[in-house]
Amino acid sequence: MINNSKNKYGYACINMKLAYPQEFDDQPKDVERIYTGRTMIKRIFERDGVDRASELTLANVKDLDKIMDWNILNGFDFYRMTSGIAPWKSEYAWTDLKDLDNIKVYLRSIGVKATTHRVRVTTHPGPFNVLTSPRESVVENCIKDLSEHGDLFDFMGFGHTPYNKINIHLGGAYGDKEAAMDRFCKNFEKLPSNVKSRLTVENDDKASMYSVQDLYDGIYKRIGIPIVFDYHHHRFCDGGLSEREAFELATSTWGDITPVVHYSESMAKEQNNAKIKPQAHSNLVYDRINTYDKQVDVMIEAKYKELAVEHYLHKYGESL
DNA sequence: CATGGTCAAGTGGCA
DNA sequence: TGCCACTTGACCATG
Repeated sequence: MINNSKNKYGYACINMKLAYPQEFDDQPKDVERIYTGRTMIKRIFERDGVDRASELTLANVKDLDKIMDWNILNGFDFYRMTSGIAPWKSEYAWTDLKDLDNIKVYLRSIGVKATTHRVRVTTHPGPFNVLTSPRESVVENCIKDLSEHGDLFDFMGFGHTPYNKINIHLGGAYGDKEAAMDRFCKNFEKLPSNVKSRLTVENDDKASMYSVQDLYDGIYKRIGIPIVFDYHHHRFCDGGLSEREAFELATSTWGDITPVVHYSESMAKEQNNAKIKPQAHSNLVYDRINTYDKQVDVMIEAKYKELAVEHYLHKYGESL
């Protein structure tokens, strides 16, 4: 399975059979769900406080450890972990968690397993991370959220490179992409080094937003962080480039690190239902992914998660 | 115990 | 103006 000359194929956050075992006939009955998305709504956080957050975080990292074991056992060598491991982390410090020692033991163990078995682990913090914002408070919140991810990867013992990437979108254009990208680059300098060294940016799926060409000219040329190419998004925002041109431009920004690309297909097409938004992701993917003879790691963004990767590899694996 | 309504944050797009 | 989508559905109160 370990072959550095081959592309890796990964899935994001949820392992379907571990998270929803009752949905599958071949899974044991009466087993606990294994998932890493435990959280709470604001009211409960205000009622139960940081101790509850600590318990949820511990439960999440315990299950992340089980998912990592599953990945290793099943030959999955590329995985995006959830950005919600530690609920409400923006509201407290790591040292406020009563279970921090235990949590760190699990994270370190997960990281050692990942490194030993060459499972590439990445993360993709959410749409509230807007480094282009003209509002100082928004940028501050973004720095807090990204710092959490940098700390987590440090706890896991990962290096300071985009091999373990922290990937975000630019998040806003405000009718002036140039000015917004200028703010992004200035705010980038405010990030801690454990984030700066791992941060990547991804092309958007709206024509008014950021294409690969925009990111290359406005971000990569100035601060040198790599671009994640998303095939599906490119269809809605091509910046004047063909798929091959955008793929090659984005993957040229990674230096010695194997680039990551994101692949998904349209739910509207899969379900043959024009009412579904074309941007929505399909359950499985069906087309051959063209990686243009370049070694890349492909994150398959499909609703059926690891099952979609298995389906793809079963369909095309022999010719990869 | 199942189900449905609701849920922190930012932004843009659509009905 | 209000809802949806996006990284990921999950939580919680009601019946």
